[in-house]
Amino acid sequence: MYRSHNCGELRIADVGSEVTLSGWVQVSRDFGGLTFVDLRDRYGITQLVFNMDDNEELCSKARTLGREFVIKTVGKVRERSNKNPNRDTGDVEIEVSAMEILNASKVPPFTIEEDSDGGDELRMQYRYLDLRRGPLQRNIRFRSKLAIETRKYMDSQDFIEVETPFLIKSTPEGARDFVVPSRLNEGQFYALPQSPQTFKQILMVAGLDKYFQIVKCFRDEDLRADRQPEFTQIDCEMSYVTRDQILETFEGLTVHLFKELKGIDLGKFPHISYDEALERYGSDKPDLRFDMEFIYLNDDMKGHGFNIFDSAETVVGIVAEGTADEYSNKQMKELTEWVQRPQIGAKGLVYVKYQGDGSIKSTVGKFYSDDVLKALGEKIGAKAGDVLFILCGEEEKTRKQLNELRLEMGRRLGLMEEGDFKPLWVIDFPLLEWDEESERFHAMHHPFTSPKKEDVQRMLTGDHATMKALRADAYDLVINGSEIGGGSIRIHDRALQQKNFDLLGFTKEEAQAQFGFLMDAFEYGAPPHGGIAFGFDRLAAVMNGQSSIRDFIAFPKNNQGRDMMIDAPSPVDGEQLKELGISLNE
RNA sequence: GGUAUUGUAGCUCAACGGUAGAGUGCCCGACUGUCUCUCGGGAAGUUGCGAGUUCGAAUCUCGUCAAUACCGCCA
Repeated sequence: MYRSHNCGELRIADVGSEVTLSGWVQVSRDFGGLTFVDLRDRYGITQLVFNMDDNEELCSKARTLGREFVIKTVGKVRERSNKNPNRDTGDVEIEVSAMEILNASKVPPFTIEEDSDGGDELRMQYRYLDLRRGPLQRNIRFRSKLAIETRKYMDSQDFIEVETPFLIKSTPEGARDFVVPSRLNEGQFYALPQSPQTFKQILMVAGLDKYFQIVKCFRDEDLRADRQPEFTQIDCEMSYVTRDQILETFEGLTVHLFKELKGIDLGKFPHISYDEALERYGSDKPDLRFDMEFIYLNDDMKGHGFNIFDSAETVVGIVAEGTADEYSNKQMKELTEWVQRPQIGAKGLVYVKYQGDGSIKSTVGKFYSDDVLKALGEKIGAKAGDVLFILCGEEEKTRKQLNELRLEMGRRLGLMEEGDFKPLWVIDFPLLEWDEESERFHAMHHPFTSPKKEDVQRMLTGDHATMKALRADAYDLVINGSEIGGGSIRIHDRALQQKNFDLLGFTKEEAQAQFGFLMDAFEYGAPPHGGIAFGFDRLAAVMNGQSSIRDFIAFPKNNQGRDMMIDAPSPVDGEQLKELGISLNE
């Protein structure tokens, strides 16, 4: 037997009992005649004591232990004379009577502690050591519980979990596919699914009514802190539902998960239309943890001889509270340079400081009298000590830029509080997006998304401008400015689906070759249906206030899509290529 | 594909164009109540790689490789 107890469970009530513990040596403290060893496993840390007076041979052996040695010990639990209140097991220690070294360890390249001294690259390479650390253990455990609670809830709502295939067909729309050569069908390729989209719709045609799956998806695109080439989704589809029923169901899931895992009651989620989100926050995934809503200033700022504003399509600002006296000219200059970075791309930043002493300082004071600016301040509710930041230019771009500034000010002013969660539904997305470069429409969500009922007729008959204005029954769940999931009511009618493919630039033949099976299925009594998918990794990260999903994935890829531990991808054997009928370009 | 930052001891970092250092870890020794043990000693470096400028380069220039963040991309 390796253990009677784990390293996290012994308490004062266990004093006197004989126990067997196994685990890793976290650290040892050697006093010559007395040696302490902290023994660690997934559950916690328990202190072992070895004493020269009691057992010289054993104590000498304990002094040879190095970090991360795996040992088994037998001993008696006793109360400590000096207790450690920082540790659950801190009231007791083990007076060891026997010890066996199960496996020695090389000195690890970084410390295996709460805050490791290792860099990202090193930690990825030795992922098995990094995963021994408390924070990673807690993240992976959190993820496990998140999956279990998801299944519990979906089961309680009568959903059926169905596995869909990973070896499917490549399609040119959307993200790049990971491609897998077929040996039995030389010259042909499978693709790994970007999502189980078409299969879950087929399951609706098949009458499963409510489907879900916690499933890996694959996209061969560039990575980010919150984007991995393989990631996990909570994927769902329902039949005979309206949009609001879907939102209700998955609001229920989200509320359940936050309650069970965080003990937080999220309350009712607000609904904001896509148009409104862009107008008020300049983003289709606004962070509602703080206000700082956009204030449109065309009427107030134009016509005062300031040409830059006068010639701009949109003049729009935000009020940052309590920054007027705090922000020096130097900081204002720094902030201006920040918005002028190529990633943001604003031409400049205009500010109006409503200073604490009642005076006003502005970069455009030449064009606007203090009275005008004071009246403006009153109108928009700027108090003494606040700063009005203004950007101007073409509306869509300016909104995006101001969104970046709003988020940055939120960060700088500490308005994104840890443990604060602000969910919302963004609804009524456009159906189509015009791509200037390729001069064609793209599906905003995906090509199976249905236009809103009232837009169906216009879609079948309308002109270009009408098409641009079509709304879809598509929706996103956003929490703290992070897109957690999205979905839509789908098309379940062959003709409408065909029309949508037409609009997206598919020829009839292409549409038939790629999605014929789905449209064929629609002709055999496809029920109205819709669904949603949540980014599982991202949800786990956001629920823990983190922006990177990597530490919630046991074995993530680095920026270049490499697994640093197994060193993949890698070349394959020439024989393997030959068998697949593949030759490489030099 | 682009922009930015970074690359120095096992690890985290410092070093004005002029002898490469600190903390921590590691090794040896001392120590009977530590839990960030303490004390003494020691080992440890092709400054990512390659050129160039210079009397002299970790430092400046160019190239290259790698990591990270962001933009493009992600239906």
